[in-house]
Amino acid sequence: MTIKGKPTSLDIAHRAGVSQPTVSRALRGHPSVNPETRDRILAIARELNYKVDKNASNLRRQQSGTLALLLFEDPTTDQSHINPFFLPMLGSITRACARHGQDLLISFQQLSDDWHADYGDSHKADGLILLGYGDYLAYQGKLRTLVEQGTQFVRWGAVLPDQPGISIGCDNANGGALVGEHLAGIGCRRIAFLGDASSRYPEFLDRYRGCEAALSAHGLAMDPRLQVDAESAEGSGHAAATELLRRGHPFDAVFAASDLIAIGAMQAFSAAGLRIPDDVAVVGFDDIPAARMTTPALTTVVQDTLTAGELLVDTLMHLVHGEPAESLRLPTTLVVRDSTAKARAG
Amino acid sequence: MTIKGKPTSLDIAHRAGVSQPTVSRALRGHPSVNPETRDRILAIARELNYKVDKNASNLRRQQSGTLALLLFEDPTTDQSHINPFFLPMLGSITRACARHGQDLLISFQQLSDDWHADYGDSHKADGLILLGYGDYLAYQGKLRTLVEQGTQFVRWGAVLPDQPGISIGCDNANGGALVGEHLAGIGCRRIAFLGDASSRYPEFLDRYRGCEAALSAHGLAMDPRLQVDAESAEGSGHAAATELLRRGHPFDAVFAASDLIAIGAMQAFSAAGLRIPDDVAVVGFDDIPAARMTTPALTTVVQDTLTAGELLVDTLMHLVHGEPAESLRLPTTLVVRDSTAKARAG
DNA sequence: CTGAAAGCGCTTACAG
DNA sequence: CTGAAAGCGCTTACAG
Repeated sequence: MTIKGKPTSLDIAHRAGVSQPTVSRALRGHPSVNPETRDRILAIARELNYKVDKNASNLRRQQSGTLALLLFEDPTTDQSHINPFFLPMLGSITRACARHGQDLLISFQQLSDDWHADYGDSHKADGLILLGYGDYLAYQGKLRTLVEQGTQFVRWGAVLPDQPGISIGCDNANGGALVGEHLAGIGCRRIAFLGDASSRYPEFLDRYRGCEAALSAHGLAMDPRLQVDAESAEGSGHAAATELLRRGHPFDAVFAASDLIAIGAMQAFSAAGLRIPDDVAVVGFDDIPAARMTTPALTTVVQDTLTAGELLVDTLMHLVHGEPAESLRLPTTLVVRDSTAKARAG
Repeated sequence: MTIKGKPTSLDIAHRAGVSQPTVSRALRGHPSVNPETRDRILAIARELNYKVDKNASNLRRQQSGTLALLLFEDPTTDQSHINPFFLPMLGSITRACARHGQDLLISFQQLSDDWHADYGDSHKADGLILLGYGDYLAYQGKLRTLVEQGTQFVRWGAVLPDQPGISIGCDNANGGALVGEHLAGIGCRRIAFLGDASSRYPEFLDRYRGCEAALSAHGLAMDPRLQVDAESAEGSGHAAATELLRRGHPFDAVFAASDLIAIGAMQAFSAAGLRIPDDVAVVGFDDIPAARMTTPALTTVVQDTLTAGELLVDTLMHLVHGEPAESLRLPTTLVVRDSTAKARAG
């Protein structure tokens, strides 16, 4: 009996009176092992609290049994301000990994870091899940490198034509359309957009265009003078709203590209003496927990983060196993709260 | 030249015209390697984009270079409602791990799961970080098992005498005292406590006792009839506040054991027609982002989650390296907002 | 300063 | 159904 250290398959083999490979087979449920032998081995393994050494197993099998989650932090915020939107997704990703028998490595990264060549090459992970906002143009090049290296990955974000790799995202255009419909329906006519609606932020751009399309069905249009760039952060939303006010063009509603932007904007509007929703209706995107807490509570677009997490992992596992997989858009829904509770005029 | 597959140290050795062990030494910066040889090897490694195979390295060195973070979910909430309090801590933990050259495995667990015997034994992680609330009495037994197994771990939570293992926590008693001081100072006399102030929730108990001690210095006392059990969740806070109102004993302030409890309670009070802070002052604990968003904004106790994350990792690394380490309490501060903005009467 | 040798604990053909 | 053998890619004494 080995006194010190973890038991190995050889320890079990000695006790069971079989060879070490037989122990390995029994433990992995190989069908060729005699049922009685197998039961004896399993009993001993349980008794010794034996666990297969992952490093040895992975080395031999040339795989890791591990996925890596890379969460990109907004480089503009110095503190660790991960968008709370990702928290439930994180939960469903970890659960999905457990279901697939995969371990999950996690790492917070700056988009500028040299993250793209690390996990795959060192055999630490079989596949990558990429989460987080950031300038897509900067992102894209690294995604291409990943594809060239043969690294398996899935990304949360906009589903775009000709994009490198596979991504899962919500149907941003439809989400934007829901917002446009709603705002037009309550009689809003001049709708401002707070968010960088360019190809640097394809998700925001899709939301913008979706809203635009819905408005045009009502004979309305987005006014470029009412669009102010913003990244997904409260401070950025506050600044954008302030800029919008400074411009002096009239508006009766604001579609913020994310809840964090909306929250910052609401603070700026309140400070400026504007009443929400009477002077300006406000809509966000994401339905983070704080959206319920604001005064008034924020109307916003809900993304199914729980399904999203599962889908990210399921899709990545397909890729890892060499099976076909494709990008996917998840449906969105609008949740109407008091920030757009105007008397219906349209 | 190997066409397919990742390059190995042997590939580099061939190209550099040295033996494979020399490559290994050069890569790890072993001082005995000739500087010119080393530079040549490093250049080739970079060129081939070589990364040490973690599985092989870990197997040989009998360690993993990995820490595991176990986040306990509240079993009472069916969804993935991780307390947002832990998000910034998660960020600082991942950064601290990166600084120590450790990978971080993450897993969301039920306290009831059989988590305690998995990571160490399978060599997946050298040490464990345990986060999350839960019934300490149930927890304690598993911690003891961990200690018996020789598993290295640190826990975020109350620092208790005779506890199994090491924990890092905030100074809950002092945090409670700050609340007691403040409430007494603004003239509150009957202070309710929402939270399970028992040895099942030692953090809450410490907060309760700290508040009690501060009050007694003002000739005041906590009234057991004004204490209602609650776990750290909005729904639980709402229910506790409702129960408090049902009891019918007068109170002029509520100390909620966490912000989530406070937020739920505020909703219940507002629904019941109570004005905050005029009819009842409310204080929380944690300073989650939503605490700023409530109306009125919530006075609460700030824990230094960023330092906490670093300390958890630093302490665990000491343990992993066989160095001495000890439990630690971090200072707390009170941030006063409008939920206690009464005209000063005391 | 460098190389030959051993071995970490598994898994997987290959025989029998 | 089972065992002997090889080998995954490293690191680390041990010689020289």
